[in-house]
Amino acid sequence: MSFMTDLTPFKNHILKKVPLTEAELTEFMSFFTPLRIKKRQFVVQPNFVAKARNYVIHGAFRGYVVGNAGEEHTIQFAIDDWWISDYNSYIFQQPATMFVVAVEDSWVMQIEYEKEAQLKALHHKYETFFRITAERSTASMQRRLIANLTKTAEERFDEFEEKYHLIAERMPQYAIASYLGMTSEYLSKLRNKRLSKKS
Amino acid sequence: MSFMTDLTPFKNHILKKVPLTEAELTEFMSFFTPLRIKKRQFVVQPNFVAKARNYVIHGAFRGYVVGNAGEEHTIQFAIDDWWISDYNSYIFQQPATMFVVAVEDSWVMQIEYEKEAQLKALHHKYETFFRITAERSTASMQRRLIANLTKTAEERFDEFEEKYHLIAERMPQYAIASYLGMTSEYLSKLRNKRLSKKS
DNA sequence: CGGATCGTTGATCAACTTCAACGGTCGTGG
DNA sequence: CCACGACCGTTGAAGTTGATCAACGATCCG
Repeated sequence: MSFMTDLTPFKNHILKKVPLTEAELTEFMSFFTPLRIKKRQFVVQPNFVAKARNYVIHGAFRGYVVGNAGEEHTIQFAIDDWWISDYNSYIFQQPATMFVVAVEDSWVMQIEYEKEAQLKALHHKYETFFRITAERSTASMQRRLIANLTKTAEERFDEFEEKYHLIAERMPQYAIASYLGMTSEYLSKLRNKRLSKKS
Repeated sequence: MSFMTDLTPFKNHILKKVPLTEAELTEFMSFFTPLRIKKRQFVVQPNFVAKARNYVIHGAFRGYVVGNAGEEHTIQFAIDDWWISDYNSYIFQQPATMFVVAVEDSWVMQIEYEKEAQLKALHHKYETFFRITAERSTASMQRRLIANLTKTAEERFDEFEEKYHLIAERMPQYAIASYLGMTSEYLSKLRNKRLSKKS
């Protein structure tokens, strides 16, 4: 059983961002709840406030919004060692617009908004951890925004396969297509074109 | 002269996020340099590290990247009371991909990376300020990403005019078009269609 | 006054979508 | 354990959104 919730990756994830003593690390982690999420289970749903932020120990998640015509648009993926939630909902504690669903049976470390607030207040270094987390997520969103604005569907697809093949392998194609802002039919055609080129 | 660098909006901006005493506020602000930036002057350029983050006292800025074919893609706007920089460059202190240019003669409060690091270390509350800033900018990027993925060019245009008409009034149309991910010709046609509809 | 810059307009074009149909696979209930 | 249905990826034909190209007029600024 213990191998399913091996917390060393989580510890390393924290220590990479901010140097904590053993005691501090223990205290920090005590604010999180390890949680098993089964495939197809939702951790965030539209119109409900995202009460928690989730660090994926292992497993896979997908965050998406549903458009007027019922189409899904993937906003975030998360696999082992990534965070996921509806940040706009979580940060402002307002109703979510996103679904976040487990794509595989997963384990997460979950922290609730109130707990996180306490944690941030408790120690300057704990606050620093969340500051760094937020800064990096701003930077990565900026990179994605730039990619979406400057590249064609085909270029985005190539870039994604190259950078995130670990994710590509674990997610359905329609999810990747909607993440890249195209239909799954078109992605399928691109992929096919690619295969024939790769002599 | 003093009216040109009236700092009360900046003070309020800080106090809205984190409660500081008069003395703390003074200390906090002492890490910033008020700077006059003339129209068409650049504060960030590709291949140079974005050394600073800029709070706009008054004026207007535009951040954009240049694509392979020479097209400009606007990533950020900033007018009075907004922050601007190339965050991916600034946060990681790596070469920028963006230009950030003054669209009007402007005044900014500028803080350099090293100074900001000192400030964050100096006091828990100062760190909190930057944490909140980063969190909100993550949330707003998420909202923009969702808008780009879920809405048509026309819907994005409508939404922009409604939410950011203050910006729309001060920026050239081609900048807005590229922010919304369309050509300026197409934006012009949308705008025209709109005028004839508004019986 | 003259040149550069910006927005506009129309004609043509390409990227990507939509719709429809099909085959494979997976998981679930009988 | 089999059979059925749901879901997923694929393929092709036709349709649309938005891009490209080119030309023009207005405005601003030096």
